[in-house]
Amino acid sequence: MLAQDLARQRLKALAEPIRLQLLEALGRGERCVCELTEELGLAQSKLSFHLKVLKEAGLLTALEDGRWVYYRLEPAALEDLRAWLGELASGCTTPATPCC
Amino acid sequence: MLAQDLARQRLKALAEPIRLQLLEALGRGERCVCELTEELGLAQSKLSFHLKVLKEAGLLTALEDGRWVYYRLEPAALEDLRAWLGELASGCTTPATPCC
DNA sequence: TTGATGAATCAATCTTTCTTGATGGACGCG
DNA sequence: CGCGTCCATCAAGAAAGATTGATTCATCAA
Repeated sequence: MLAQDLARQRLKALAEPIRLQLLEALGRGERCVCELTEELGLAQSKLSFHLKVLKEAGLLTALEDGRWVYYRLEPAALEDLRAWLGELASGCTTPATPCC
Repeated sequence: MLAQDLARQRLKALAEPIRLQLLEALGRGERCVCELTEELGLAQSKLSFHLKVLKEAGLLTALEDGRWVYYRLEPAALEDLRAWLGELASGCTTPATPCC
């Protein structure tokens, strides 16, 4: 099972509009940074920052090809997160309990 | 389908150690705030803050009973989020593409 | 070798989120 | 009533995260 810290890191990485856009763009196929800056209209430095966050969360991998760096999605990471959420939910039986 | 903003709000709400602990505690059953402060050893004000975040994300609901307020989990909210993640992942076909 | 381009990193700043302690409202008990 | 308890909210400060512009490094082309 996904460690809780890693799951949290992924949740946090996803909880950001720009990074979600990035995932969606990369979901349509691998891309290099220069394409992404155009596609999303972002400053290169800002983009690099968010790509790093996603990469460190394991949601993306980078492929260097000469001068270019291609980023691609790691769909398994999303699936792991989904599975982890499922575990979390299944622990939630919510029986009524007395109090105080 | 879950709106993206709401999904993001839930992701952000979950991406926090204390709030995750809260979910787990409430997964073991409905509880009032005073129980939670004891169970997690948190200041009441801090707890209130995080409960509010979770409630606003739709992950919890509050039931007031006289002087006490009981919080309970909304398992459907977790399920919705899981489904949303599934959609996100399914959009990710990741074909190779030429570049630049 | 020189110059240009793609990308990462850094420092400074700004913004958002968390924490803490104090205050205030609602409820119920004596 | 008047007081104590449960909880939410608020204001101020701390911490974490995001943005910006500048710099650096590597690569490729001329």
